[in-house]
Amino acid sequence: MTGKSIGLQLRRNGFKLTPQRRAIIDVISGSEEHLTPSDIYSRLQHKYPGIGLVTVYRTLELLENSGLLCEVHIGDTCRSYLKRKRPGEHHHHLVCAGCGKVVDFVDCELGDLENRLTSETGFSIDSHLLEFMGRCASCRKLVSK
Amino acid sequence: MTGKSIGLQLRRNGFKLTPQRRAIIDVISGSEEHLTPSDIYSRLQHKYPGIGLVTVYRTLELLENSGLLCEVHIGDTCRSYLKRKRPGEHHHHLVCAGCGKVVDFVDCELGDLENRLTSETGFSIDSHLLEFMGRCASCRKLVSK
DNA sequence: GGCTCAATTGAAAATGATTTTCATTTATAA
DNA sequence: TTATAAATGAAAATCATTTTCAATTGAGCC
Repeated sequence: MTGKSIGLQLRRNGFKLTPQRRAIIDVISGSEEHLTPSDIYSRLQHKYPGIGLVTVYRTLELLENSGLLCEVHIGDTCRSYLKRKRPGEHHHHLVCAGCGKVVDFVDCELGDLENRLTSETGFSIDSHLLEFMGRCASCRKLVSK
Repeated sequence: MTGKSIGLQLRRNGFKLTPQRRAIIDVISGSEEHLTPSDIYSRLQHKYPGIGLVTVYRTLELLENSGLLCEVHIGDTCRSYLKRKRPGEHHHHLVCAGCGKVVDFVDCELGDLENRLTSETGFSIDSHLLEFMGRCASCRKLVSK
């Protein structure tokens, strides 16, 4: 999903497309890494200084509620976001512990397991969270040097 | 893992087994649900008042570092803990969105997927996070009434 | 049982992240 | 261009977590 299409989608949902929101969307969609609110805030300082951290929080909340962002669950923080490459599609992440780069993939092959758990436990299952952690090719090279 | 064995393990690792730690371990191992630091703190108020929230944080850190607790990744918080039923063993959780109850399971059948991702992306994979979310049998009854 | 000492505790203060408030500004539709 | 509701930024408020430090205590030793 490009920055432009995220912006259009926002507007389609009845929200204003302000320069601040454009800037925040630019930062997110220009990065392969997952970013926390303060990551985004500090990247904004270069190109679009003056935007408040509050606005970053508010915009992230808005984008998340509109389903235009993915959360990444890694390490300590529960608040690291990523552009959604596959809007609406069920998918998962493979995250590099070195640089934060995220690759995503679609088929998680968990249907059988889900069925088994349902029948064994009596739970109804609504969703799952699956993320792989590792090191990307370039970070592996760095380590081995 | 019982509360008693958690305590013994702590002592084996050279830490003191104080009444506060006992109380915190009791609360955690007496619960089927995952608990945040303040959940634990408020449950302590009944039976063992006077224990400070700081001590809860410190004890949780200690238990986590000793591998005696599991983290649960659900909803907003990154800080919800659970007794470790299977010490040391690789396992995953099935969490009830209604009551917070957690069931765990061992075989996640992700080996093939992991191999495929490794060869397709050039990443080396170190670990994964897999959790299922749903509703347990009793919470399902509540909803349907 | 008392003694010693490092580990542990609790209260308060410090820090850091996030949210709320509110007066001002601005994107958008008419 | 104008009107208006939505959005912004600064400051304050809130909430979670960590640090500091003086007082207490568990555990090994006599």
